[in-house]
Amino acid sequence: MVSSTDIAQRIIEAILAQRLAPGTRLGEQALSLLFDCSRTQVREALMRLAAKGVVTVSSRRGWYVVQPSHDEAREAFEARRIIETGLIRESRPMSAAARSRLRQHLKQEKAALKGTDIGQRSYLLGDFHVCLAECLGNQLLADTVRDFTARTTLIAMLYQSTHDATQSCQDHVNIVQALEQGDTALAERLMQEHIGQVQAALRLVATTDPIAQLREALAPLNEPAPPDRPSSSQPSETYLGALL
Amino acid sequence: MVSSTDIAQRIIEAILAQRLAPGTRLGEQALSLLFDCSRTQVREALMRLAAKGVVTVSSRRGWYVVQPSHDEAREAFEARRIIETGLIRESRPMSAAARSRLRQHLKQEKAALKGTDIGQRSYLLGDFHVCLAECLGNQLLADTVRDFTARTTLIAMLYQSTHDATQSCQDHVNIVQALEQGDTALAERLMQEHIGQVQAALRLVATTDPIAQLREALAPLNEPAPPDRPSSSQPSETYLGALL
DNA sequence: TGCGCAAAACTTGTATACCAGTCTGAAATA
DNA sequence: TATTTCAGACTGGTATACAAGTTTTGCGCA
Repeated sequence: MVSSTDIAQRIIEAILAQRLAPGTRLGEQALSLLFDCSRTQVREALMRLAAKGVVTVSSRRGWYVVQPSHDEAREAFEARRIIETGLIRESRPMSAAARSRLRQHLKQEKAALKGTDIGQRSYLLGDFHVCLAECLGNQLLADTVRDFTARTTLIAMLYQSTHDATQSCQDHVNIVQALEQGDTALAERLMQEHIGQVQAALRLVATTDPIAQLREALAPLNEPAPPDRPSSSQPSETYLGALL
Repeated sequence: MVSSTDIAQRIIEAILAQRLAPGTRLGEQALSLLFDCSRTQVREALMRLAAKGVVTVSSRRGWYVVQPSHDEAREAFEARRIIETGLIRESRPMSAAARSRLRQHLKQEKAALKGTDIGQRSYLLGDFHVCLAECLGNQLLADTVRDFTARTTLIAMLYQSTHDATQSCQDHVNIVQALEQGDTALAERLMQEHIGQVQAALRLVATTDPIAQLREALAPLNEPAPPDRPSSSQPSETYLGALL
């Protein structure tokens, strides 16, 4: 039997793996059919996610994966910069177990880079930050980082990030290396730059045109979108299959 | 008609005002009677609060205001230090409206210090940090600070903080003054020290004795607890009246 | 063909009935 | 008297029925 926590976790994971695009409708009935449970469970999960700012509900219209505005995007990146650099700055040397866990994670990242599973790659690149926060000994902030990472992942999808996965992984390697050598100042600076670069890779089209996204999605294919994944234009109900 | 958001907000406010002690039982039926609504609304509110880490549910036993462990207390204070100093460090000069709002808030704090409403005093001292975060232009982190402030308020109750309200208010005045003069480095240092002092005022009895709290609560009255409020030993259902 | 309106289909919102554990306390027993 | 057991009251957990609103669809009409 699936519980509401399972459902919430699956949705978060799907977002981190970029299998759920911002704006995707999350119908209660669709989810209850998908997970073979009652609407009660689904609603519990969705309300929990709403409290974390991952989904929103429009009264009697439906639940939707959030579509952060430009301002919210800026705030999310600022929040992550502050929290993650702060965690590094105040960190004490990591335990052997923590170092081992991080190395293991980096190994997985590299493997995913060679592989073809874009979802797995995206998930691991985001999960690194959660993993690091946990290794730095603050579960509360690690949970916060998880929520914010989901947010920034959605932002990256929404604003069509052009950031290079290989570069991200290399950044991670450098950060862990600095931490293992006890050079927290360097690690902090690297993290600051890393998040800054991810943020800079967004295409923050400063437009108030309400159909800009549609236009971009339906444009002729002369200059195709980033090659990794299909256009994130109009998410449809079928995307829900990505949860399974 | 009261909605689940109303209920959740009221509970948060009651916690910030130290009218709900850690460990207080929040019965679904009691709350539905108190707010004159169905259990559905109450459950929604409680689940939202659970997602924020303010209450926990023990299966088929009941909902309780969280009782953070020593480790969780440390994490909460570390989290607040990181976020609030980080916000100050990355802050740009405040708008006139923001400055005015902060000054207004400080005025209220001072008034509450002269008054007799301990709840109001506690609420304002905690709300300052939320207010400041909002004025520094990051709603996302301001919301996070609100949750964490509720947590640290519970911790202060649980571990019988001896921190002086007058000192807190003076710290706030100094921080705002530094910010208004554009001296963010000073403001950051003051905030760091301020949170550190609040944390240091906790009586973190380093014991594994499971009945330590009971013993302290039932100790003879030679050395009484902080004079402001009754012992926070065994919260009872009657405390729920504090929500109204 | 294009427009406006009404009905139907569908979605979430809410209350409630019922289920399944947990706790209490009285009664039976050693 | 001390201990165990068991029934009943009470609590949260879950599903579901129905209410209230929204969107879509299809029809009539100009």
